[in-house]
Amino acid sequence: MQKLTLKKIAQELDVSISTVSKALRDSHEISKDTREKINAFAKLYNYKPNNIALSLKNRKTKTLGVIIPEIVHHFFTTVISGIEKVANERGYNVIIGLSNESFTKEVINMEMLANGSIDGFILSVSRETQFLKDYHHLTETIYQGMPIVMFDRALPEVECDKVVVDDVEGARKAVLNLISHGCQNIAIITTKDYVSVGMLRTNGYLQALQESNISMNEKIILKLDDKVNEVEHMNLLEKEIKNLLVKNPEIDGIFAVNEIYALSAMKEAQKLGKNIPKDIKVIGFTDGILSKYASPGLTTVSQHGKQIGEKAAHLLIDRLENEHIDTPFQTVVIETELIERESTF
Amino acid sequence: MQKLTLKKIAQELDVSISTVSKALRDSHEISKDTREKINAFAKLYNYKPNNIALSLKNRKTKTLGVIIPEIVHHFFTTVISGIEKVANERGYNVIIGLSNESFTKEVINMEMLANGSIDGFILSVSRETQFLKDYHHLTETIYQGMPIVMFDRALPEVECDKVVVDDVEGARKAVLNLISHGCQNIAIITTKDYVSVGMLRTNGYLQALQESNISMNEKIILKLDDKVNEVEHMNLLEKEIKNLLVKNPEIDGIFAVNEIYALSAMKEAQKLGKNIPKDIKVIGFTDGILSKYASPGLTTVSQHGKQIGEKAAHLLIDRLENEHIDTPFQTVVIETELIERESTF
DNA sequence: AGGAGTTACGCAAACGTTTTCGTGTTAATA
DNA sequence: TATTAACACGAAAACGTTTGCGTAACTCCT
Repeated sequence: MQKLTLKKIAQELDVSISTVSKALRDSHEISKDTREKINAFAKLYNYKPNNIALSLKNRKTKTLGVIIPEIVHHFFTTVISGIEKVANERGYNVIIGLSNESFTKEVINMEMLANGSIDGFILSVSRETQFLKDYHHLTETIYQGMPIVMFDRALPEVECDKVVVDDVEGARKAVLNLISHGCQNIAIITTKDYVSVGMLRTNGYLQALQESNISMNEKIILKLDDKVNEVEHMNLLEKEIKNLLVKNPEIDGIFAVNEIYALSAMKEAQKLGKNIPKDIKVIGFTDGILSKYASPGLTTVSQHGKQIGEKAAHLLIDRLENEHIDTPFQTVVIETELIERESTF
Repeated sequence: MQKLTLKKIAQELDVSISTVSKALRDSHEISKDTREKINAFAKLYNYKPNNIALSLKNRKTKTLGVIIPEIVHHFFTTVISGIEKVANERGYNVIIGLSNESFTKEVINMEMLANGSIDGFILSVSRETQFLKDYHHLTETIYQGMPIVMFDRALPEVECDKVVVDDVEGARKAVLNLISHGCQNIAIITTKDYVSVGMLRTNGYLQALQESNISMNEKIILKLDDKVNEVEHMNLLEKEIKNLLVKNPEIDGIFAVNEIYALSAMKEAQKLGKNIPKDIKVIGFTDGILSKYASPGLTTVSQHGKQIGEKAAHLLIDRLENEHIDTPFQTVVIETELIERESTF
């Protein structure tokens, strides 16, 4: 019934705890007889060493802490599946904390985990953290010797390993694609600039326009506030987009920095009687489920979330297992890929 | 730099470890002077007790293990967000293991966690486990004194707390809704019967037909094999559905047991020139993101995943924190809700 | 037979806590 | 002044491991 321990085995077999431990680790210090007896007993009653005790002894938990802003989000979910895959392959567990885009929750979550529960962090900072620009919890964690790998929303101010996508380039390629399909009045639906990836993608958009000699038109650049993402303001998003489309009927292409924006744009455009892709072509960012099952299927810039997670986990575990060597911090860029579906041709 | 421990504080302040421990817990055994001195020092250098040591001492980790078949799945993701919410509120962490619908991975994952890493499990069994009907890993875990709460895919054979939705009733309501909208030839797209929730939903479908005096038509009952869910067989799903629709042009309503099936059905129907909802009305199961953003919006049976997660976490923690009392096992049924969108009217 | 070497095991410390109990010092009481 | 009570603190055990070291009992050699 109760979990078997070395002590209980020792009592049962009338030997010392150390003998049991050594026997189970097949030490030559122990006679073949005793070794076999102990091993048989342990196997019979399915002895498994206690992880907590091992963690305490080794000062390693073999557990990675993952902090993400939201789990109900396909991108983060694919990243986690990548992390979990390599973590498992390399003998680690994954413990997950959600910040819900809140700075305070991010800090609390990290503090809960940093006191021995995990060996290192993989994280994507919350929107609020980016907004407040308060990174002391990150720098302090690193200072205390706990490695961090940041992904997606990486902060240049924090020195650590990072795995990012080339947001600028991904956006640029997307917009160039729209242009190559003949779009001349390409709107962008993006976030306010303090969201790092939003800004980067906006930059890519601007770059593409510039190198194609299309002058930018401020009226068709829609920078949305955070609150449109909250459930209570669901239709705010739709209103803003509708407004954009109605006031600027010349729009023939839309680049949206995420799936939701892109889908909403398609839906609003369709409501206004526009045909996609004939009248308006749309490209989104993040190859989630939504894009695949939208009608028409949405052309998107895939970020390869699973790859990001895998790489992040490898970076972290590599660093954990080579603590003596101090490798310089790396920033790995995962290539984006344009996945073309019916929304553009 | 290195983490502060009681021992280091003790050395620094020239008192014993026990004194430090007691002072930090504001024991009256320690003089006010010493207490204040120690507390000030601890605060200054931001002392936090080591979780692992506490876990070992208390034989409690304050961590819940969650095992799910897939994380890239909106339903499970909402459940996790519910679990995480109440876990955090009640001072617990959440460690996640993915079975990828594999029996072996489920077993390995549970074994990794069961040896001290967590206090209890919340899990939804893998498809393969249901198929093999091998539950020894579950019963053994329970036998060893570690509580389990099963959700969604619950097994009658295993005695533990459960949180489920009333799949039969949810499906029945959905199909009745179709009928009330005038559908007479309602197809169902479901899974093979060994998937428990698939079968239950199929039963609900049959019930609704029967009580409406509509005779069932085997030709429009499509039971899909697992492999259609795998990426390699992506278009297999579509082919099967197309086949169904072409061979049975009288179909005027479709009930699908999950979002993907429903979306694919809509897409195929549309390709065949059918208008949704005019020619064919569609209802899915699981209120995920897909349903909301589909065009037309998909009417679905919402399972309230977040509530499921919250309830499961409460059940588990309640049991953990009342170990002396032995409460009988409960099966909590979360009500489903029909969310009507454009695919039905 | 006496010394050296081998074999097979146990003791104890360590990881970082909490907590019970023991004890030396001081203050209060008879 | 001698006894007791209160106070303030430390020693040690416990949670379950691993591991360096000590040592009793043999075996072997000369």
